[in-house]
Amino acid sequence: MRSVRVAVARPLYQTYTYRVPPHLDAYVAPGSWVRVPLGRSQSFGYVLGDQASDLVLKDILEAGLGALSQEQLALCQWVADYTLAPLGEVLAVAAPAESLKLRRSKFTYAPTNPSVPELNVQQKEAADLLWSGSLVGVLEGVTGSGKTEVYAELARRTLSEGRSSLFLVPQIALTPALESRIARLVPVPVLLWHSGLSPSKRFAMSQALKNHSPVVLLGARSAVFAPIRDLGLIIVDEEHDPTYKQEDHVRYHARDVALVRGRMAKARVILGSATLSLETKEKCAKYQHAVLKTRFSGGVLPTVRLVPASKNLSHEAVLALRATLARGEQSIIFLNKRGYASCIRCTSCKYVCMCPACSLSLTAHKGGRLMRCHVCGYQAPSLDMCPKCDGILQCFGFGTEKLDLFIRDVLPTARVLTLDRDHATTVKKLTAITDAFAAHEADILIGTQMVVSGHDFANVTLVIVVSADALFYWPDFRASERALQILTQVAGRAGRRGAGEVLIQAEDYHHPVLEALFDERKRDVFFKQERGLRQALLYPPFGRIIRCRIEARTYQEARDDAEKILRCLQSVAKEATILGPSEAFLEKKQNTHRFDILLRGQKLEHVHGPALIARTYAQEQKIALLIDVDPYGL
DNA sequence: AGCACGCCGACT
DNA sequence: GTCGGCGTGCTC
Repeated sequence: MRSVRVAVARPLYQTYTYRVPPHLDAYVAPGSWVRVPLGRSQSFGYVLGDQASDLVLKDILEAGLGALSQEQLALCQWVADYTLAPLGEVLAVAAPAESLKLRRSKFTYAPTNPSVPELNVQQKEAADLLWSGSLVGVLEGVTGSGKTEVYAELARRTLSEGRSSLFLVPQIALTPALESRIARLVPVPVLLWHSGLSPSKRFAMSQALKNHSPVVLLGARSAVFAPIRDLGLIIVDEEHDPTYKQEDHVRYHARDVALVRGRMAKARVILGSATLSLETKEKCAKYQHAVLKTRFSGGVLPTVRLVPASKNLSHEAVLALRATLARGEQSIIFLNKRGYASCIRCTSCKYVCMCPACSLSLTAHKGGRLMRCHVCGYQAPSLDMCPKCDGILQCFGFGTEKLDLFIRDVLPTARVLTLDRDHATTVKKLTAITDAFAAHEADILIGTQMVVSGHDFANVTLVIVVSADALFYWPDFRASERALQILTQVAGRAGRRGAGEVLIQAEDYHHPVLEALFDERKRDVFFKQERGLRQALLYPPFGRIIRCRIEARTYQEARDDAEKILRCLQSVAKEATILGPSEAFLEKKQNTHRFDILLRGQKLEHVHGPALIARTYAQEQKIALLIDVDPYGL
């Protein structure tokens, strides 16, 4: 009887062989999905190909053709090899079980009629440049320069060749307006692909993608695996955005997967951003590189002004808000801390209320009556007095909630909205807030990271950054680069149709990031220095890093396990440098203690090999080891 | 990851 | 006596 090799959707680093019962013979081929017995239970899996075996084999229970195309299989194999994740789990990202079962599908698919706007000269030149030559291109365009129109032009050209386009954005929920914006620019329906899709919708859409062509698909990072036939173009918008990196399970970077998929499908890949990552900057020389220097709809880049840091809003900031309000214009205040106050501290012994499950201080909410952990979600009513010395507890620091109260106090006539994870709990609520602000139903929008990118509020002429310093001191070699990206993006929300002003409160006036923000020449210096630093330290894109994270229930156990992994790595890593073990950034997270060991090398194979051996060793020793190739947040 | 087995403590 | 805590072993 025929037998096949199956990758099961479980964290198992091997494939299994199953018999194909005669009645399923027609349904089993490479790329089929299967339901198979595994141990004492069953599992979902994917057929890789025929495989002979001497073992006593179990039978496949159920099967269906075409869960994955040849191209998807090859792409997932690459991702599994690169990220050191189990193949079956990667395949489950590309073709989740829920999307494969046959359902009654209702899916309307009708061509639309776009009224294509005329591109301006620089957009036309960019599109022409990106369309010619090498299949990989970089579109560098200042905020509001109209990159979307260039993307749409490339999508139209791709469609005229009869091929589909894939449009990746960092977070689909944050860009609800983008779909209709693109829909107006391309002559086919824009399909939305995201994790919130119901199984039946997802199935229907998969069918549409497999059967019809061409389309434009818009989605977040996992859409890079979508079953698109005849893919001719992949756009990675805001390519610098760290949300493209999946931080759990299969730790892939959608931008890197997009480049590989493009190569496999002979599709054009365009990386676009106003603030290119250093990784992409470095590759610009060998890609097509187009630049959009001026704003699209008559806007000029805003003037930026530094003001001294203040506990909350400086006098200058309040004056600027008042003036903007008086002119009937809108303001955005960026404060990267939600809740009321950042911590609750004893006034006499300085004890800080901590999360019982994480090594993190609790954030005050609800006017200080509630304390909440932003990592695990633990919450409790605030204590009345210090548990250590019975002293008086006091809120410290400034969150969006307290800022809202402050503004209501100093600008009583201003209408204020807040956009953070506490207010925008669902896509509906988020859209309600952004729509209301866009319709000028409020004068001031207080926001965290969520306001940073994508939004186009025409009437905003003032942007205030409450604390630039808060962005500088993250324990990550990308922290400076990231700070400059955030500040540039946030500043880009101002004056999209006319003049605008950005007011940045900072303590460290001469921080290189701030100098780079103001002065194009100093920006070049900044990037040269960052580049030099990474080159010297062998950080990406000049070297390769793998993070080995060891987890255990107690501190001591995590430490001991890390020591064992260290010894294992020392015995095998000949051409890599080993750093650590050291406590992870959040040493304790949800009652799990974590230690990190970094592998650093010139080439991928220098770090891949040792990591692979450590993975096997950890499995034997029953050590919980999480491997992250090209990690973020070091 | 699931799931069952097996070995210890505290309950009707 | 046994219910159930979670350590451990295995999955064609």
